[in-house]
Amino acid sequence: MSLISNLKQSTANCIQQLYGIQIAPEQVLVNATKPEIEGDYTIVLFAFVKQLGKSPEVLGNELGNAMLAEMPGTLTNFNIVKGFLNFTISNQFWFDYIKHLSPENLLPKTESPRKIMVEYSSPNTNKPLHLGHLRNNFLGWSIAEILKLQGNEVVKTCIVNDRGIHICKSMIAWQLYANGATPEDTHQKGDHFVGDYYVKFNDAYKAQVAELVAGGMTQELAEKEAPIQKGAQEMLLKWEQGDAATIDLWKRMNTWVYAGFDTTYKKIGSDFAKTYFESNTYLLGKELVDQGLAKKVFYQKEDGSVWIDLTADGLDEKIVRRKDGTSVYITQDIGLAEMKQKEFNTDASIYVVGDEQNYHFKVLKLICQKLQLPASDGIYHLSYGMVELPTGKMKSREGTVVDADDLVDEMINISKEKTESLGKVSEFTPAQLTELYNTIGLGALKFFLLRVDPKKKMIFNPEESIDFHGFTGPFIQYTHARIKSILRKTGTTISLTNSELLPLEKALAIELSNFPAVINEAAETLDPSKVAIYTFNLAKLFNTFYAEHSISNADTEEKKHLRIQLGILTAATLQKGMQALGIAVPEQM
RNA sequence: GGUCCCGUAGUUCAAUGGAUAGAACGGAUGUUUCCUAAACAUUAAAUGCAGGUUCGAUUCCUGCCGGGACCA
Repeated sequence: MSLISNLKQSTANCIQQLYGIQIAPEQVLVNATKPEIEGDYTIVLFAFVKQLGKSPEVLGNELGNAMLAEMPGTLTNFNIVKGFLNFTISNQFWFDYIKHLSPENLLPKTESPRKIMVEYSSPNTNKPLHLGHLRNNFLGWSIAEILKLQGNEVVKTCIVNDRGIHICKSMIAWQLYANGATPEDTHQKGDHFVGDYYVKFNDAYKAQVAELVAGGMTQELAEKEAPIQKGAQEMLLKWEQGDAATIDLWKRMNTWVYAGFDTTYKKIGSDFAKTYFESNTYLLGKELVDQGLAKKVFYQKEDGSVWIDLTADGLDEKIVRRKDGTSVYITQDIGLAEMKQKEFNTDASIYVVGDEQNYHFKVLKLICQKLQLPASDGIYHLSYGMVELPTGKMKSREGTVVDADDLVDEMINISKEKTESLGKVSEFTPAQLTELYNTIGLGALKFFLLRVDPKKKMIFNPEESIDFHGFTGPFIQYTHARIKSILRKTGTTISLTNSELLPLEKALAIELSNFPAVINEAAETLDPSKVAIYTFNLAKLFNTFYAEHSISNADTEEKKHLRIQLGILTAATLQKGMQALGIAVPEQM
């Protein structure tokens, strides 16, 4: 059990003993003590002052003394400032803590591991991945890593939106304008190749609409009547009827796109235990509608359409089957949820999807619960905000989309230039250099997208956002590499004997001890930014420590060994923290 | 029409209802005969507006202003 949990438990025990009042340990607020004030941890008394009818001074003294008696050897003394009870933790406690901590036991494994599915990425097959997909991919990967670090089993899946009018648009444009060209003979990545025809469709469409409007047609009608638009719709119809030529073309173009995606996924580090395709799942869920009708979860309107009434839950009425018998988007999702659950038998399922679908997922979870599908209580929506540019939203039609491949390549290039200008890795082989540039470039990008609360929309300024200093991935990678460099010189065989910790040494010990709680909190709130912030603070603290105190030239041998141990633990924690974000840390940079 | 989210230094982000609102970038000033200066230290700079609840509000409630998303 962690020290903070012990303090909470002990507080509850003491209040019970002193005043006969039951308090849940979770109710006790334990904070790190402000730097200016003596002490390490602070218990906020205000909450109990009223309940117990005691002044903060009296309560603080009685509770403080009882706690000292309850935790001898750990607590050495206390003081009270206003309603805050500040405890000082003994030197021995922290020394023992560092002594027994090792890179292997930084994180205790959960006692109740779960099997959790993380669905993320969800690309469309008509265009390449962009900045928004990167946020999605990094979030999905990171949350999977965080859950794994806790000891859970994680299954990563992907649902590909490979059917619908948008794909038909690329297909018809290719038929009209490509002259049979392929990604191979244009030396283009397949997803970009297909995406270009999506753009070509939109250009042609716009021109045709303008022409019709000039001929006297209303805008609305022109948008329906544009020949290329009608062509796309006919194509969708043919696809649904299983027309062989259409399906062939569809398969061919999808193959190109997937080859492109694979390259990108490999580069950024994304993988899936299983990929689902909407072309296979879009008919799912129909039987569930019948079951729902039988269970009276759904009801039928006079026109034959099927609905669910969610007004009692504060939502609307929602259609689940149209009057013509076709299923709607949410019906497929219910079907897919059931299918995935059957296939993997997971305890929980996390969907990494943009916040424009908040309502959709509320409805999805509610319907699954009402249908009493297994594990429907375990449906979580990791909702994330859009990535916007300083000029506003990204719009593919206006060409203001930041392409994922371009951005990744640019980041890697900048890391190359930066590394070369510093000239610290002259002995690296070309292969090692390539790997290092990738590690740093991707580290910068991933950290940038993960350091912000996922729920909030964020602004990406291509000019300013690419930074390698301060609150960035490379800063932490650098700190790790520097520690490793020192450890290579000092060696890591040590024997620890008792010594008095200096303030910065103690501060490091305290910060290291917070790691498991940070991982748990990130997992509970589905928020990797907590890990990013923690990892940054730890790195910063170590750098301050490093600037103040020498490791190899410590005053005494026992100090040196203690600091080597602190270095080992800090490096290992930084490595694990970055791993939780899907970021590698180099041994040298 | 209805539901939901967001407004914090010049900029990008923090702050389970707790002490003097933290960082980073950018600005100003310093630090390298010594373990990696992609670093460290010092410094100026912010809670949209008006009420309310509370010992205490960036946080909770109400209204307004401004930005965004979704449902029909």
